[in-house]
Amino acid sequence: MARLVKGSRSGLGFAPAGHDHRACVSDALAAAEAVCAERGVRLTPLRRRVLELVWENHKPVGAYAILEELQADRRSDGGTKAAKARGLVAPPTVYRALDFLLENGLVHRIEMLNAYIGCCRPESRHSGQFLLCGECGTAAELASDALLAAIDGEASRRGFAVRRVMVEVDGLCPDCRNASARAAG
Amino acid sequence: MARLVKGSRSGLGFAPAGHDHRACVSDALAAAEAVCAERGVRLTPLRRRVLELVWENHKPVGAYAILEELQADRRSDGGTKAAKARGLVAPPTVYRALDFLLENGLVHRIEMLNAYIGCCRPESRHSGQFLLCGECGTAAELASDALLAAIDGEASRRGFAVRRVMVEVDGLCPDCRNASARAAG
DNA sequence: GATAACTACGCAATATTATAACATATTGAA
DNA sequence: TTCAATATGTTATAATATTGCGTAGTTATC
Repeated sequence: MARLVKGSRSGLGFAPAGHDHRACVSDALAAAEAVCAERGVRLTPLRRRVLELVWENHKPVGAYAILEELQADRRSDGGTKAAKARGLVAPPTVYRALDFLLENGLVHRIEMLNAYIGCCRPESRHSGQFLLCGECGTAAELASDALLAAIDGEASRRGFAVRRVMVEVDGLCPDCRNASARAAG
Repeated sequence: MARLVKGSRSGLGFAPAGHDHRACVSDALAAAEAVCAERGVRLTPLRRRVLELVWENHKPVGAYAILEELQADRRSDGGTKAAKARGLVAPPTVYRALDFLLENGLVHRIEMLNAYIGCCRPESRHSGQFLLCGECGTAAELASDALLAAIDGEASRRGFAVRRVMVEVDGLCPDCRNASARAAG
Protein backbone atom coordinates (compact mmCIF):
# COMPACT_ATOMS: atom_id res chain seq x y z
CA MET A 1 0.00 0.00 0.00
CA ALA A 2 1.33 3.41 -0.94
CA ARG A 3 1.95 5.44 2.15
CA LEU A 4 1.98 9.17 2.29
CA VAL A 5 5.55 10.15 1.67
CA LYS A 6 7.04 12.16 4.47
CA GLY A 7 8.91 15.21 3.30
CA SER A 8 8.70 18.81 2.30
CA ARG A 9 6.24 18.25 -0.53
CA SER A 10 3.55 20.81 -0.11
CA GLY A 11 0.24 19.43 1.01
CA LEU A 12 -3.00 21.34 0.76
CA GLY A 13 -3.12 25.11 0.71
CA PHE A 14 -0.60 27.51 -0.79
CA ALA A 15 2.98 26.36 -0.76
CA PRO A 16 5.06 28.25 1.81
CA ALA A 17 7.14 31.00 0.23
CA GLY A 18 10.61 29.53 0.67
CA HIS A 19 9.83 25.83 0.63
CA ASP A 20 12.28 23.31 -0.82
CA HIS A 21 10.68 22.79 -4.16
CA ARG A 22 13.28 20.30 -5.35
CA ALA A 23 12.24 17.93 -2.58
CA CYS A 24 8.64 18.80 -3.28
CA VAL A 25 8.97 17.52 -6.85
CA SER A 26 10.99 14.45 -6.01
CA ASP A 27 8.49 13.48 -3.35
CA ALA A 28 5.67 13.85 -5.86
CA LEU A 29 7.53 11.63 -8.32
CA ALA A 30 8.19 9.03 -5.67
CA ALA A 31 4.54 9.02 -4.69
CA ALA A 32 3.59 8.62 -8.35
CA GLU A 33 5.96 5.67 -8.77
CA ALA A 34 4.40 4.03 -5.73
CA VAL A 35 0.85 4.61 -6.90
CA CYS A 36 1.56 3.26 -10.37
CA ALA A 37 3.41 0.22 -9.08
CA GLU A 38 0.54 -0.56 -6.78
CA ARG A 39 -1.99 -0.26 -9.58
CA GLY A 40 0.06 -2.16 -12.12
CA VAL A 41 0.19 0.72 -14.60
CA ARG A 42 3.30 1.98 -16.31
CA LEU A 43 4.88 5.28 -15.41
CA THR A 44 7.11 5.36 -18.48
CA PRO A 45 10.04 7.78 -18.72
CA LEU A 46 7.97 10.07 -20.90
CA ARG A 47 5.03 10.13 -18.52
CA ARG A 48 7.33 10.59 -15.59
CA ARG A 49 9.04 13.51 -17.30
CA VAL A 50 5.71 15.14 -18.10
CA LEU A 51 4.66 14.77 -14.50
CA GLU A 52 7.93 16.33 -13.44
CA LEU A 53 7.35 19.27 -15.77
CA VAL A 54 3.82 19.73 -14.46
CA TRP A 55 5.29 19.86 -10.97
CA GLU A 56 7.90 22.45 -11.87
CA ASN A 57 6.07 24.99 -9.79
CA HIS A 58 2.77 25.34 -7.99
CA LYS A 59 1.05 26.90 -10.95
CA PRO A 60 -1.07 25.21 -13.58
CA VAL A 61 0.92 24.53 -16.78
CA GLY A 62 -0.44 24.47 -20.32
CA ALA A 63 -0.01 21.43 -22.58
CA TYR A 64 1.96 23.41 -25.14
CA ALA A 65 4.36 24.71 -22.50
CA ILE A 66 5.09 21.09 -21.61
CA LEU A 67 5.46 20.31 -25.28
CA GLU A 68 8.11 22.99 -25.69
CA GLU A 69 10.06 21.72 -22.73
CA LEU A 70 10.02 18.18 -24.08
CA GLN A 71 11.29 19.46 -27.40
CA ALA A 72 14.03 21.36 -25.62
CA ASP A 73 14.95 18.14 -23.78
CA ARG A 74 15.51 16.29 -27.01
CA ARG A 75 17.41 19.07 -28.68
CA SER A 76 19.78 19.31 -25.75
CA ASP A 77 20.54 15.60 -25.46
CA GLY A 78 20.59 15.22 -29.22
CA GLY A 79 24.04 13.67 -28.93
CA THR A 80 22.87 10.25 -27.85
CA LYS A 81 21.73 7.73 -30.40
CA ALA A 82 18.64 6.94 -28.38
CA ALA A 83 17.60 10.59 -28.48
CA LYS A 84 18.04 10.72 -32.24
CA ALA A 85 16.03 7.57 -32.61
CA ARG A 86 13.23 9.21 -30.73
CA GLY A 87 12.64 12.16 -33.08
CA LEU A 88 10.65 15.23 -32.14
CA VAL A 89 7.62 15.67 -29.97
CA ALA A 90 4.15 16.48 -31.26
CA PRO A 91 0.97 17.45 -29.40
CA PRO A 92 -0.52 13.94 -29.16
CA THR A 93 2.52 12.81 -27.21
CA VAL A 94 1.84 15.37 -24.53
CA TYR A 95 -1.91 14.90 -24.48
CA ARG A 96 -1.59 11.15 -24.18
CA ALA A 97 0.79 11.47 -21.27
CA LEU A 98 -1.54 13.97 -19.62
CA ASP A 99 -4.51 11.65 -20.19
CA PHE A 100 -2.65 8.89 -18.42
CA LEU A 101 -1.75 11.15 -15.52
CA LEU A 102 -5.32 12.43 -15.28
CA GLU A 103 -6.81 8.95 -15.35
CA ASN A 104 -4.55 7.92 -12.53
CA GLY A 105 -5.20 11.01 -10.48
CA LEU A 106 -1.59 12.20 -10.65
CA VAL A 107 -2.57 15.57 -12.08
CA HIS A 108 -5.73 17.63 -12.22
CA ARG A 109 -6.96 19.67 -15.12
CA ILE A 110 -7.86 23.29 -14.38
CA GLU A 111 -10.75 23.97 -16.73
CA MET A 112 -10.72 27.72 -16.29
CA LEU A 113 -7.14 27.85 -17.55
CA ASN A 114 -6.90 24.89 -19.92
CA ALA A 115 -3.96 23.83 -17.83
CA TYR A 116 -2.70 21.05 -15.62
CA ILE A 117 -1.36 20.87 -12.10
CA GLY A 118 0.17 18.15 -9.97
CA CYS A 119 -2.07 16.43 -7.49
CA CYS A 120 -0.98 16.59 -3.87
CA ARG A 121 -2.67 13.33 -2.90
CA PRO A 122 -2.53 10.85 -5.75
CA GLU A 123 -3.06 8.01 -3.29
CA SER A 124 -6.74 8.80 -2.86
CA ARG A 125 -9.08 9.51 -5.72
CA HIS A 126 -10.87 12.78 -5.17
CA SER A 127 -12.53 15.69 -6.86
CA GLY A 128 -10.56 18.75 -7.83
CA GLN A 129 -11.04 21.81 -5.68
CA PHE A 130 -8.77 24.76 -6.30
CA LEU A 131 -8.10 28.32 -5.26
CA LEU A 132 -6.47 30.05 -8.23
CA CYS A 133 -4.70 33.37 -7.91
CA GLY A 134 -5.54 35.50 -10.92
CA GLU A 135 -2.54 37.73 -10.24
CA CYS A 136 0.46 35.45 -9.79
CA GLY A 137 -1.05 32.21 -11.05
CA THR A 138 -0.37 30.05 -8.02
CA ALA A 139 -2.89 27.43 -7.06
CA ALA A 140 -3.92 25.76 -3.83
CA GLU A 141 -5.72 22.48 -3.73
CA LEU A 142 -8.55 22.11 -1.24
CA ALA A 143 -10.20 19.01 0.16
CA SER A 144 -13.29 20.32 1.86
CA ASP A 145 -15.71 17.68 3.02
CA ALA A 146 -18.32 20.36 3.70
CA LEU A 147 -18.07 21.43 0.10
CA LEU A 148 -18.48 17.90 -1.20
CA ALA A 149 -21.33 17.28 1.21
CA ALA A 150 -23.14 20.37 -0.07
CA ILE A 151 -22.74 19.18 -3.64
CA ASP A 152 -23.81 15.64 -2.85
CA GLY A 153 -26.84 17.00 -1.04
CA GLU A 154 -27.96 19.12 -3.97
CA ALA A 155 -27.29 16.31 -6.39
CA SER A 156 -29.23 13.68 -4.49
CA ARG A 157 -32.15 16.07 -3.95
CA ARG A 158 -32.41 16.20 -7.74
CA GLY A 159 -31.75 12.54 -8.40
CA PHE A 160 -28.44 13.34 -10.07
CA ALA A 161 -25.64 10.75 -10.00
CA VAL A 162 -22.31 12.50 -9.46
CA ARG A 163 -19.27 11.32 -11.41
CA ARG A 164 -16.79 14.18 -11.31
CA VAL A 165 -16.80 17.37 -9.29
CA MET A 166 -14.80 20.40 -10.35
CA VAL A 167 -14.55 23.47 -8.14
CA GLU A 168 -12.38 26.37 -9.26
CA VAL A 169 -12.21 29.63 -7.38
CA ASP A 170 -10.60 32.62 -9.02
CA GLY A 171 -9.31 35.36 -6.73
CA LEU A 172 -6.20 36.68 -5.01
CA CYS A 173 -3.79 34.65 -2.92
CA PRO A 174 -2.69 36.15 0.43
CA ASP A 175 0.51 37.67 -1.01
CA CYS A 176 -1.15 39.30 -4.00
CA ARG A 177 -4.02 40.45 -1.87
CA ASN A 178 -1.64 42.22 0.49
CA ALA A 179 0.32 43.68 -2.39
CA SER A 180 -2.79 45.11 -4.01
CA ALA A 181 -4.05 46.40 -0.67
CA ARG A 182 -0.76 48.25 -0.17
CA ALA A 183 -0.91 49.62 -3.69
CA ALA A 184 -4.41 50.91 -3.07
CA GLY A 185 -3.03 52.51 0.09
CA MET B 1 -36.32 47.09 -10.04
CA ALA B 2 -36.50 43.98 -12.19
CA ARG B 3 -38.90 41.53 -10.63
CA LEU B 4 -38.77 37.82 -11.12
CA VAL B 5 -40.92 37.15 -14.15
CA LYS B 6 -43.78 34.83 -13.42
CA GLY B 7 -44.20 32.16 -16.02
CA SER B 8 -43.14 28.75 -17.17
CA ARG B 9 -39.48 29.61 -17.48
CA SER B 10 -37.59 26.92 -15.71
CA GLY B 11 -36.01 27.99 -12.46
CA LEU B 12 -33.33 25.98 -10.74
CA GLY B 13 -32.98 22.25 -11.25
CA PHE B 14 -33.64 20.25 -14.37
CA ALA B 15 -36.40 21.56 -16.61
CA PRO B 16 -39.53 19.38 -16.44
CA ALA B 17 -39.79 17.01 -19.38
CA GLY B 18 -42.74 18.56 -21.17
CA HIS B 19 -42.38 22.17 -20.16
CA ASP B 20 -43.40 24.99 -22.51
CA HIS B 21 -39.99 25.94 -23.77
CA ARG B 22 -41.29 28.69 -26.03
CA ALA B 23 -42.55 30.56 -22.99
CA CYS B 24 -39.36 29.63 -21.18
CA VAL B 25 -37.29 31.44 -23.80
CA SER B 26 -39.54 34.46 -24.12
CA ASP B 27 -39.56 34.89 -20.37
CA ALA B 28 -35.78 34.75 -20.32
CA LEU B 29 -35.61 37.41 -23.05
CA ALA B 30 -38.09 39.61 -21.20
CA ALA B 31 -36.06 39.32 -18.03
CA ALA B 32 -32.91 40.20 -19.98
CA GLU B 33 -34.58 43.29 -21.45
CA ALA B 34 -35.59 44.38 -17.98
CA VAL B 35 -32.15 43.82 -16.50
CA CYS B 36 -30.42 45.71 -19.30
CA ALA B 37 -32.86 48.60 -19.19
CA GLU B 38 -32.35 48.90 -15.47
CA ARG B 39 -28.58 48.91 -15.84
CA GLY B 40 -28.52 51.25 -18.81
CA VAL B 41 -26.74 48.80 -21.08
CA ARG B 42 -27.82 47.94 -24.60
CA LEU B 43 -29.33 44.61 -25.47
CA THR B 44 -28.89 45.11 -29.21
CA PRO B 45 -30.72 42.90 -31.73
CA LEU B 46 -27.57 40.85 -32.24
CA ARG B 47 -27.00 40.31 -28.53
CA ARG B 48 -30.64 39.54 -28.03
CA ARG B 49 -30.55 36.99 -30.82
CA VAL B 50 -27.45 35.33 -29.40
CA LEU B 51 -29.14 35.11 -26.02
CA GLU B 52 -32.17 33.56 -27.70
CA LEU B 53 -29.97 30.98 -29.40
CA VAL B 54 -28.22 30.16 -26.14
CA TRP B 55 -31.64 29.60 -24.62
CA GLU B 56 -32.78 27.28 -27.39
CA ASN B 57 -32.67 24.38 -25.00
CA HIS B 58 -31.43 23.62 -21.53
CA LYS B 59 -28.07 22.45 -22.73
CA PRO B 60 -24.85 24.41 -22.97
CA VAL B 61 -24.20 25.65 -26.52
CA GLY B 62 -20.82 26.18 -28.17
CA ALA B 63 -19.81 29.51 -29.67
CA TYR B 64 -19.42 28.02 -33.12
CA ALA B 65 -22.88 26.48 -33.01
CA ILE B 66 -24.24 29.95 -32.35
CA LEU B 67 -22.09 31.27 -35.16
CA GLU B 68 -23.62 28.81 -37.62
CA GLU B 69 -27.12 29.72 -36.60
CA LEU B 70 -26.42 33.41 -37.06
CA GLN B 71 -25.02 32.70 -40.49
CA ALA B 72 -28.14 30.69 -41.34
CA ASP B 73 -30.25 33.65 -40.17
CA ARG B 74 -28.60 35.98 -42.62
CA ARG B 75 -28.71 33.58 -45.51
CA SER B 76 -32.40 33.00 -45.02
CA ASP B 77 -33.43 36.65 -44.83
CA GLY B 78 -30.93 37.59 -47.49
CA GLY B 79 -33.75 39.24 -49.44
CA THR B 80 -33.85 42.39 -47.37
CA LYS B 81 -31.44 45.20 -48.07
CA ALA B 82 -30.61 45.50 -44.38
CA ALA B 83 -29.53 41.88 -44.29
CA LYS B 84 -27.28 42.37 -47.31
CA ALA B 85 -25.80 45.47 -45.74
CA ARG B 86 -24.92 43.41 -42.73
CA GLY B 87 -22.65 40.88 -44.44
CA LEU B 88 -21.59 37.62 -42.92
CA VAL B 89 -20.84 36.67 -39.36
CA ALA B 90 -17.38 35.88 -38.06
CA PRO B 91 -16.21 34.49 -34.71
CA PRO B 92 -15.49 37.84 -33.04
CA THR B 93 -19.12 38.84 -33.51
CA VAL B 94 -20.27 35.88 -31.48
CA TYR B 95 -17.58 36.14 -28.84
CA ARG B 96 -18.26 39.83 -28.31
CA ALA B 97 -21.94 39.21 -27.85
CA LEU B 98 -21.18 36.38 -25.44
CA ASP B 99 -18.76 38.61 -23.51
CA PHE B 100 -21.52 41.17 -23.09
CA LEU B 101 -23.98 38.53 -21.92
CA LEU B 102 -21.42 37.06 -19.52
CA GLU B 103 -20.52 40.46 -18.08
CA ASN B 104 -24.15 41.14 -17.42
CA GLY B 105 -24.86 37.76 -15.93
CA LEU B 106 -27.31 36.77 -18.65
CA VAL B 107 -25.40 33.63 -19.51
CA HIS B 108 -22.85 31.46 -17.76
CA ARG B 109 -19.84 29.81 -19.30
CA ILE B 110 -19.43 26.09 -18.69
CA GLU B 111 -15.68 25.61 -18.55
CA MET B 112 -15.77 21.83 -18.77
CA LEU B 113 -17.53 22.08 -22.13
CA ASN B 114 -16.30 25.37 -23.57
CA ALA B 115 -19.95 26.26 -23.89
CA TYR B 116 -22.55 28.74 -22.75
CA ILE B 117 -25.92 28.45 -21.09
CA GLY B 118 -28.66 30.91 -20.21
CA CYS B 119 -28.81 32.10 -16.64
CA CYS B 120 -32.05 31.48 -14.78
CA ARG B 121 -31.68 34.46 -12.47
CA PRO B 122 -30.00 37.34 -14.28
CA GLU B 123 -31.46 39.76 -11.74
CA SER B 124 -28.97 38.73 -9.07
CA ARG B 125 -25.27 38.37 -9.66
CA HIS B 126 -24.09 34.98 -8.57
CA SER B 127 -21.53 32.29 -9.18
CA GLY B 128 -22.18 29.49 -11.60
CA GLN B 129 -23.03 26.12 -10.08
CA PHE B 130 -24.10 23.40 -12.46
CA LEU B 131 -25.06 19.76 -12.64
CA LEU B 132 -24.16 18.57 -16.14
CA CYS B 133 -25.47 15.34 -17.58
CA GLY B 134 -22.70 13.63 -19.49
CA GLU B 135 -25.21 11.48 -21.33
CA CYS B 136 -27.89 13.82 -22.71
CA GLY B 137 -26.11 17.12 -22.15
CA THR B 138 -28.79 18.85 -20.12
CA ALA B 139 -27.74 21.16 -17.34
CA ALA B 140 -29.28 22.26 -14.06
CA GLU B 141 -28.21 25.42 -12.32
CA LEU B 142 -27.79 25.30 -8.56
CA ALA B 143 -27.74 28.06 -6.00
CA SER B 144 -26.52 26.39 -2.85
CA ASP B 145 -25.68 28.71 -0.02
CA ALA B 146 -24.09 25.86 1.89
CA LEU B 147 -21.76 25.30 -1.03
CA LEU B 148 -20.77 28.94 -1.20
CA ALA B 149 -20.36 29.07 2.55
CA ALA B 150 -18.01 26.10 2.45
CA ILE B 151 -15.94 27.79 -0.24
CA ASP B 152 -15.87 31.11 1.56
CA GLY B 153 -14.81 29.33 4.73
CA GLU B 154 -11.90 27.56 3.07
CA ALA B 155 -10.88 30.73 1.26
CA SER B 156 -10.88 32.94 4.33
CA ARG B 157 -9.00 30.34 6.35
CA ARG B 158 -6.22 30.71 3.78
CA GLY B 159 -6.44 34.46 3.36
CA PHE B 160 -7.69 34.09 -0.20
CA ALA B 161 -9.93 36.81 -1.65
CA VAL B 162 -12.65 35.21 -3.78
CA ARG B 163 -13.63 36.83 -7.06
CA ARG B 164 -15.36 34.14 -9.08
CA VAL B 165 -16.56 30.71 -8.07
CA MET B 166 -17.07 27.95 -10.61
CA VAL B 167 -18.69 24.65 -9.67
CA GLU B 168 -19.32 22.05 -12.35
CA VAL B 169 -20.51 18.56 -11.58
CA ASP B 170 -20.43 15.93 -14.29
CA GLY B 171 -22.76 12.96 -13.88
CA LEU B 172 -26.12 11.56 -14.93
CA CYS B 173 -29.44 13.39 -14.77
CA PRO B 174 -32.39 11.47 -13.30
CA ASP B 175 -33.70 10.35 -16.71
CA CYS B 176 -30.37 9.08 -18.00
CA ARG B 177 -29.62 7.50 -14.67
CA ASN B 178 -32.85 5.53 -14.82
CA ALA B 179 -32.26 4.61 -18.43
CA SER B 180 -28.80 3.27 -17.71
CA ALA B 181 -30.04 1.42 -14.62
CA ARG B 182 -32.69 -0.30 -16.76
CA ALA B 183 -30.13 -1.14 -19.42
CA ALA B 184 -27.87 -2.69 -16.80
CA GLY B 185 -30.89 -4.72 -15.70
C1' DG C 1 13.78 -17.76 -27.45
C1' DA C 2 9.84 -17.19 -31.09
C1' DT C 3 5.57 -15.49 -31.58
C1' DA C 4 1.35 -13.05 -30.92
C1' DA C 5 -1.28 -9.56 -28.50
C1' DC C 6 -1.10 -5.46 -26.40
C1' DT C 7 0.46 -1.02 -25.15
C1' DA C 8 2.99 3.17 -25.91
C1' DC C 9 4.90 6.36 -28.95
C1' DG C 10 6.01 8.93 -33.56
C1' DC C 11 4.13 11.58 -37.05
C1' DA C 12 1.16 14.19 -40.27
C1' DA C 13 -2.82 16.37 -40.80
C1' DT C 14 -6.67 18.74 -39.15
C1' DA C 15 -10.45 20.09 -35.90
C1' DT C 16 -12.05 23.20 -32.37
C1' DT C 17 -12.02 27.25 -29.62
C1' DA C 18 -10.62 32.01 -29.14
C1' DT C 19 -8.31 36.55 -29.99
C1' DA C 20 -5.76 40.57 -32.23
C1' DA C 21 -5.85 44.39 -35.10
C1' DC C 22 -7.95 47.50 -37.85
C1' DA C 23 -12.06 49.32 -40.65
C1' DT C 24 -16.80 50.77 -40.73
C1' DA C 25 -21.24 51.87 -38.93
C1' DT C 26 -24.41 53.12 -35.48
C1' DT C 27 -25.89 55.58 -31.37
C1' DG C 28 -26.34 59.28 -27.95
C1' DA C 29 -25.05 63.67 -26.43
C1' DA C 30 -23.36 68.45 -26.84
C1' DT D 1 -24.65 68.55 -37.04
C1' DT D 2 -20.72 67.05 -35.31
C1' DC D 3 -18.16 64.61 -31.96
C1' DA D 4 -17.22 60.84 -28.99
C1' DA D 5 -18.33 56.49 -27.66
C1' DT D 6 -19.98 52.13 -28.55
C1' DA D 7 -21.00 48.24 -31.50
C1' DT D 8 -20.18 45.53 -35.45
C1' DG D 9 -17.67 43.84 -39.81
C1' DT D 10 -13.52 41.78 -41.72
C1' DT D 11 -9.19 39.45 -42.13
C1' DA D 12 -5.90 36.94 -40.20
C1' DT D 13 -3.97 34.14 -36.81
C1' DA D 14 -3.24 32.17 -32.09
C1' DA D 15 -4.04 28.58 -28.72
C1' DT D 16 -5.85 24.23 -27.52
C1' DA D 17 -6.96 19.51 -28.79
C1' DT D 18 -7.95 15.27 -31.63
C1' DT D 19 -7.98 11.65 -35.46
C1' DG D 20 -5.86 8.15 -37.88
C1' DC D 21 -2.34 5.39 -39.01
C1' DG D 22 2.23 3.36 -38.71
C1' DT D 23 6.14 1.72 -35.81
C1' DA D 24 8.44 0.17 -31.77
C1' DG D 25 8.67 -1.66 -27.40
C1' DT D 26 6.65 -4.72 -23.67
C1' DT D 27 4.23 -8.76 -21.84
C1' DA D 28 2.26 -13.22 -21.96
C1' DT D 29 2.12 -17.75 -24.02
C1' DC D 30 3.89 -21.46 -26.00
